Amino acid sequence: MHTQVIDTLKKNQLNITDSRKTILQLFMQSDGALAHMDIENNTGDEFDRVTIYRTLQTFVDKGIIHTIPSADNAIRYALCKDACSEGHHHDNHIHFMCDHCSTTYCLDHVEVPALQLPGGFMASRTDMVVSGCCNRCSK
Amino acid sequence: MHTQVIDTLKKNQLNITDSRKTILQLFMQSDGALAHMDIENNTGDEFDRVTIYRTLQTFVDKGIIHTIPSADNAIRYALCKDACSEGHHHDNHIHFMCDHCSTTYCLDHVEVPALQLPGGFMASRTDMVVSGCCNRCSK
DNA sequence: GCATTTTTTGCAACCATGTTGCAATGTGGT
DNA sequence: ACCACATTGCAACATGGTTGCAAAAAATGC
Repeated sequence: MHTQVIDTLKKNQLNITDSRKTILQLFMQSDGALAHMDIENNTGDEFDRVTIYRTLQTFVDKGIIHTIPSADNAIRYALCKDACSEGHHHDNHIHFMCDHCSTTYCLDHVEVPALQLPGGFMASRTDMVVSGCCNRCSK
Repeated sequence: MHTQVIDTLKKNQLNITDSRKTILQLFMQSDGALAHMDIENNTGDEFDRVTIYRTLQTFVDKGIIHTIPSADNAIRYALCKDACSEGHHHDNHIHFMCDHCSTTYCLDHVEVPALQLPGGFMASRTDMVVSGCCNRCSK
């Protein structure tokens, strides 16, 4: 598991630093998406707030994680699939945010349906966020 | 046009105040969605920042406007269709945000496709935001 | 029209999220 | 071990949004 973290960083030509190792590991251990706060809570005061923001931004730039918009005004991040690379995301799956436990899931197997947009509109990115009750909370 | 503002406020059992009249009129004149900033810019310092936030919240609660999530960390608002009422939104249309001019459109005629969610997941709300180049900017 | 009750506003203060500049420190390559 | 460069931490700032409370403005009753 630990080697996978190093591998991913090297594959993306990133220097190996404590914060990148720790934060990337957090993503690999988590099944859902993480907001900045989740990371800060999980690392204590090991890293500065700013370092976390910059590390997340670096990962997004490299295509390691992608952002998930939300109505509650806090950007969440989740690991990209292998198909993503620098400057080119392929995260056309939908996201699910649970109203009860606030966990955000990437529903990798639910494809975003194709849309017929009005004339003149050209889509470059589609975000689909479904909220409701997740499979753990509905039991 | 002005009577329509008053009508809408009365229909929702809201007192008629300057801020509500002015802000609601702004929405009716605008074709796209408005963020808090847009409203503040359009009203100068006629109203306090807090008043605008509270007026927007009131309108959302009454089902007059609905929120649009976005990745840039600023909630946008747009007029609801007639079908919306207090505590019960029917805004299952798609939103389009232009990368160039930042205008946010409600594409009322593009329905959100039905989804097949994994077992145990129950959707209560679906937000679909497409970004790209709008029909004005693509000319 | 005036007094009373209820709503709404404005102000100040606060919190959360995110960014920028710069000096100090750590990392990779030789 | 050294050097060049990348990264971190700190302070400060910017924006988006909320809360408590007193003052002002509506609606209500008379």
